[in-house]
Amino acid sequence: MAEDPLFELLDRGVDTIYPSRKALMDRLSSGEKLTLYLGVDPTGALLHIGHTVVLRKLAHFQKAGHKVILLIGDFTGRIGDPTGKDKTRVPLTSEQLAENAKSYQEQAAKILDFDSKENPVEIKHNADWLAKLTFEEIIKLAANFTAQQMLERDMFESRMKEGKPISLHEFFYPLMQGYDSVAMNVDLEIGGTDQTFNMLAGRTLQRKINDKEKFVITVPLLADSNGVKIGKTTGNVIAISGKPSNLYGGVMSLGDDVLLQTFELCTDVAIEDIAEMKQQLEDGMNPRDIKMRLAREIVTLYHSAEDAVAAEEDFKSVFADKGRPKDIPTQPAPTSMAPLDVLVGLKLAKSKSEAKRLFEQNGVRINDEIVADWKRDLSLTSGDVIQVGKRKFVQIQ
RNA sequence: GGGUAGGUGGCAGAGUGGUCAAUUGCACCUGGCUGUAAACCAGGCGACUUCGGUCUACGGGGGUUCGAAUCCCUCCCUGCCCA
Repeated sequence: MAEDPLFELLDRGVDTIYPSRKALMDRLSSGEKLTLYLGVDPTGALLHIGHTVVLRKLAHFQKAGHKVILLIGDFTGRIGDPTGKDKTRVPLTSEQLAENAKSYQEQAAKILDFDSKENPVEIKHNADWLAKLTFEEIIKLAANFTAQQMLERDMFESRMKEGKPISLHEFFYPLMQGYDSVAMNVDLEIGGTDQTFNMLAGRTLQRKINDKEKFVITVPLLADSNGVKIGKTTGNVIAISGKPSNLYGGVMSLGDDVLLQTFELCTDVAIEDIAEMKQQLEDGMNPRDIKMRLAREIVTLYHSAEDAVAAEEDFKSVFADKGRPKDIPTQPAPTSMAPLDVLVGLKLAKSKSEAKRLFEQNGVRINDEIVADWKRDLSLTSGDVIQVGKRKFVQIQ
């Protein structure tokens, strides 16, 4: 029981600890405060609940008194994306980078404490040291690894097998990321399991250059039963910022099979409670009810308990009673009353063709009445509510 | 440097002169069902349209043909084998 506080730190939401759990445990037990970091790409994307897993882990370390660094990977952003196979991503300008970093910090502030007096999270930028390396220094860094080691990385391995191209510069990403550890002289790095290789490269460099042990903690990626990552690439983004009702609904749209995992990774609900829920599920409880609790917990975390209650009420009225949410966004009446123009004008459809389809598929309601005729002009007046699908509402101003 | 195989819709991956706006899977959208935005089932999924059609699309450019994603030339990009 003596290691209970360490359980949350070292076991909950942790995939693997390198070199071993015990080694890190011993180090922490000594009472030593470690310096640790997370590297993020300043891509300007919205933080979604997948991101929160690792941020929460950082927050736990911060609370335990360890020094946390949030590293903005602005150097990476400057030279563009390594694996962008199709679109050659335009390198971001320094203004965009700064803006994205700021936006990231604002969102992350819901989890990490940047303003703490005694132990704030520090922000660093890796361009500060990476941009200064000379070609000679880079070659010396590269000499720490062999081509075979690089190719061992599963991503490279599979692409080799599939005959897909691997650009030479992709080998430099582990080097760059690894050098971050050296430049900041950290004791520990935390990241998703997809970052294992890069983080371990940092371990190697830290040992060779600074003669220092660097621990690595990987956290699991939130994934559904098919192993599909929950994240922006798969389209199922659940942004933590934005409206509470969207966050609530987003959580409700998670598959039943990731319920317990999400509880463990994304909430503070006690492990015992989660075990109990598992039992309840096995006993035939409707997963929906447990998912509602999950949604409440998460909305409370990033908004407030009141927001969670309100979001739940909205959810119930929209989906259970097929009613309307409380606050419907209003828009001025469109200039054209032709049905297709109305939907496009109110941004409820991307094109007239799409709008037409929505009408034909009975997806459009005006004041709760299905409207399928897209040829006859509508007569909208102030206060009318147009609904597309189940969850898109607009009220005429 | 030589040889060879390829580049198709958000992704994966068929198609190899007309019936191709292009099979299929994933993602996405709509409907049904379930007091879940889960699961499952059905439909849809380039744009415009006076709903008859019209236009733009299969790496870029040019050509052959009544007609090309499909054939030819050329340029760009990639895999594999050899050196």
